[in-house]
Amino acid sequence: MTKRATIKDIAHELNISTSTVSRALADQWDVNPDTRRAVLEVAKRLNYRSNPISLRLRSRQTWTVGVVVPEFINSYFAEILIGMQRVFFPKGYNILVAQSNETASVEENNLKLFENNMVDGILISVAQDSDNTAIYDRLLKNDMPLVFFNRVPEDIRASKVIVDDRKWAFLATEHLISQGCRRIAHFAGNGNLSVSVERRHGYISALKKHGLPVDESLIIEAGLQMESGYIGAMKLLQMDPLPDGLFAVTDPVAIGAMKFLKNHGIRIPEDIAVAGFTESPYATIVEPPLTTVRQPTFDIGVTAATLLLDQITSRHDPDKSDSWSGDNVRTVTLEAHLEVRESSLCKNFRGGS
Amino acid sequence: MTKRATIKDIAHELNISTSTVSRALADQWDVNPDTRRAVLEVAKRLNYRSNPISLRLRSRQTWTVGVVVPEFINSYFAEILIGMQRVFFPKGYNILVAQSNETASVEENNLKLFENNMVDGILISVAQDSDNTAIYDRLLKNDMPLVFFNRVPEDIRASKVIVDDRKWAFLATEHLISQGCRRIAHFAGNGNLSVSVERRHGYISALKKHGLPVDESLIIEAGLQMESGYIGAMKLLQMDPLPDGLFAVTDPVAIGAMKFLKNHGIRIPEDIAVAGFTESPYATIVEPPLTTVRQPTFDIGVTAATLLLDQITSRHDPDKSDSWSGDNVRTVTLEAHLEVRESSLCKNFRGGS
DNA sequence: TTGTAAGCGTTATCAA
DNA sequence: TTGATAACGCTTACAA
Repeated sequence: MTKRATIKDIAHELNISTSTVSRALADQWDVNPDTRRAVLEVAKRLNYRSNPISLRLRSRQTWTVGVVVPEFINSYFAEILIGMQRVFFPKGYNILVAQSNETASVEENNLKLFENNMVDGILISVAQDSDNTAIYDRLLKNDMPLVFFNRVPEDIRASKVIVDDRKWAFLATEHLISQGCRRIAHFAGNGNLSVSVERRHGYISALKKHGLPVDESLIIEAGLQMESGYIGAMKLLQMDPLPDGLFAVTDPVAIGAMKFLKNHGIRIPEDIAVAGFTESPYATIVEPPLTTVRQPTFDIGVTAATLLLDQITSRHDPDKSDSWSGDNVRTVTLEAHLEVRESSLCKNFRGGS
Repeated sequence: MTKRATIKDIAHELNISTSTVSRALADQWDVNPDTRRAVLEVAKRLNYRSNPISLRLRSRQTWTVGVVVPEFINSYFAEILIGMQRVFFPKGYNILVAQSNETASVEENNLKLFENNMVDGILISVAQDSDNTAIYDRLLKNDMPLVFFNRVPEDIRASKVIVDDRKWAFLATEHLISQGCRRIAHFAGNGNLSVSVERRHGYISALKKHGLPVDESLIIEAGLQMESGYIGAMKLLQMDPLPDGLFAVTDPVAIGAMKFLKNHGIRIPEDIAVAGFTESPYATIVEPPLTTVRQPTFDIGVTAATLLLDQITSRHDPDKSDSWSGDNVRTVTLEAHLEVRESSLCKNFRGGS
């Protein structure tokens, strides 16, 4: 067998018209039960499956959504993608994934790629150095269903799925304070990024609440990946006295810092207690295990996908002709969890030892 | 703007036929330069981009390939995927990714999904407990371009991209021997999987070559992930005397074992030297850093993608009508590298300390 | 209940 | 050099 059966083949075999076959297959009301039976039987025998491409051409939908992530090496976004797949696959949607590599121009290209492919909607977590606001605006203006997740732009009126970065950064910092830390450094991410800004805010609020001075020299702005942690830790080491706590914007940054500090004889948590953000599999593997904020990655994916699906379907819904009604614009904030581990447990608070 | 421009719009605006527009856009030989210029100009003004769906319908290609991976949380397959993207995206192909979760039935569903979507080709790394040989056979018989990578079935005549698992397992084991290990345990993966079988062979060959006894009780068959390492390590601990070396089928297994052993006061590498397989970011993060075989993940992706692309294009090539000519069936073996780190360096061989 | 025909956006064939 | 027409596979008015 080389060619896949079409409705024509079925029609031909039964000497009926393709429309009848189509109706029978679609299980419509107005087709003779006998005809339907015959059609179904031939269809089965010929192993007929409808051609998705022709369906898409007709329906003027591609049944494809695009997802832009900064990267997917670090499992965080990979887990989110799995959540998205769980929503889209059963509905017959395909997912196209592109990585921005934290770069605005690549992100822009990805978005263009999706536009050219006529995806039915886009999910995006924005790149670190991105200011593609104008592009997001254009997409929205052109009625492209669009949902941001995790890394969201401040000033765009679109659906977003986030965790309360500020709150959880606050709690993580407060936890360090509760462990006796008084001079807590912060490795902040890139300044423009929502998560960086919010987490920095949370850190500062916690210090203030507990009457600790906010020392700008303790805030080191680097990036989000492990190398940034190394670099930050180098600067940390030169400080005198050494800070007694560190809250890092992400786990990789925290882990990079730990690595460097340990190599230079600094003990964790005895000399400096460390907390990160965003649970990664690494967090339990490093030594000591890393205190961190665990995010519901899978749920983030599911939620973002569901929001997008709502937008896509309501767009084809006759009631919803007014694209600027904006009823679909929602921001969903998901819960997270502070996972306390040894890296932040100061010795006088420790259990057995 | 709500609707995207079509060639009809351009044709209408210029009072010419759609065929002329099509030709002008396709940059064909037989169109008046003036006409072409006019068409191009209007196309630009209208921001015309061809409709990929209609192109696919006509060309009877979906310009989409499917990739089945066991998982993509562990960055190994994520890196391979990036390599594949690098090949396919510039050629205008989209990639659909599905995870089998190491399960044969899920893998089967993924494959069916791809078939129904009429992908132009499939790349697959088979699931741990998979015996979907019959399905692979059917796909091949139906002329579906198909390339296996990393985890390949033994008895299928299809293109494959691998590393020489046996050789590198041999070298890793030999390295442990060179470090003075004499009783080396092996955590083997699942019995059916090519990588497991090959790596076990390599391990055994190394022992034999160096005159060490092959003790079946030292070969513990578990899985490929971290939990398997835990479980294996439990069994290890009960052995008396404790083995002095461990070669694990994958890094996660090695890392799981290290974690357990360290928790139970076993020193690495002093008490037991450890080597893994397949470089993962974890390997440098654990303590001590893990000796492992580094695979060229990106290249695996690129190579597999290129092989598949060859098959796809040669299929549409008139010279190549005979599908069973099999000239396209190739097995590419890529080089790897033994990354020696502290986890396997026995104390008498160590440098500074 | 079924068939005819038009259309989704393109391109290829053939005539003009 | 250009235009009509058919075709890719399917659905859906509309007509019968």
